[in-house]
Amino acid sequence: MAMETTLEILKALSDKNRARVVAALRRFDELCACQITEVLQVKGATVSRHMAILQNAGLVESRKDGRWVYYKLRKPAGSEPLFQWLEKALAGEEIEADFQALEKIEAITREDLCRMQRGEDCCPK
Amino acid sequence: MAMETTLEILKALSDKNRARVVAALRRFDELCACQITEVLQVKGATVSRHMAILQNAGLVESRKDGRWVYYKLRKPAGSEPLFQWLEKALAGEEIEADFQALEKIEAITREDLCRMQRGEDCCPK
DNA sequence: TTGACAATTAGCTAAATGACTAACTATAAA
DNA sequence: TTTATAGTTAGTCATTTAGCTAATTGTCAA
Repeated sequence: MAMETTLEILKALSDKNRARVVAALRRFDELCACQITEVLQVKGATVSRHMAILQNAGLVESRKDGRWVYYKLRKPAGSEPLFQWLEKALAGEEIEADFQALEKIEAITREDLCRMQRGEDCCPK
Repeated sequence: MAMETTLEILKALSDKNRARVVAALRRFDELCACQITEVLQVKGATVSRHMAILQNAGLVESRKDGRWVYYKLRKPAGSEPLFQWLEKALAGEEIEADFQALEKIEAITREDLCRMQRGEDCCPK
């Protein structure tokens, strides 16, 4: 692997929000943009940019399904040791809180989640 | 390990010059500041700042010997997988060139190297 | 004890980065 | 076919970062 590729991977992982996404995708396999927006508590545009950086680094792949986009991990060859270290190294209260938040988020349908995100505080809370 | 610590490690490694230093220290065990200055071809003050960042991340330790400071790797618990991945992932022409440069640098005494660095183009070239 | 000097620290500048809002694209529903 | 909407892209701003030079610190040698 070229040095630049490696540095791109390290840069991609060295942002807190992106690291949280990677940890989340390791646990939850596949998440849509709106779910990630909900965990990170940042604007959709920000999530979009973070996901683009992870994709450019080759760490994530996306799949479009209607209006939704789903993301999952895509481990470059030989990167498993890195991910295993990362998982252990990131483990802690903060990641655990993300996981718990995601449990709740997964219990909601995409439709209701998106409704909530645009401020219609009806349905499930 | 706390998330912040992990992110500090990733940030420390995601700079090209710092990654080169880590690769060099994995191969050459111990290097002094002036030798690192010579490989990276940046000012001593810059090397000093990079080494401080690596030390704060817990990746490097230093030893003072008279006017010289020597650095070596200091692997945090459980980080061996990370270093092994990193070594493979960084391998390539650029790192190889650094290694060759370091072979030559190691063949020179510290005194002559420092003399060269302050512009006295006498002695070995 | 004074001068030389390797390394660090302080202060500066230019470039990179992450967040936001607003504009745009595409898909689905009315 | 018009409207609503999930996600992306463009543009702005504040913060961080890597490099430099200059000043400081600590150690050795005259």
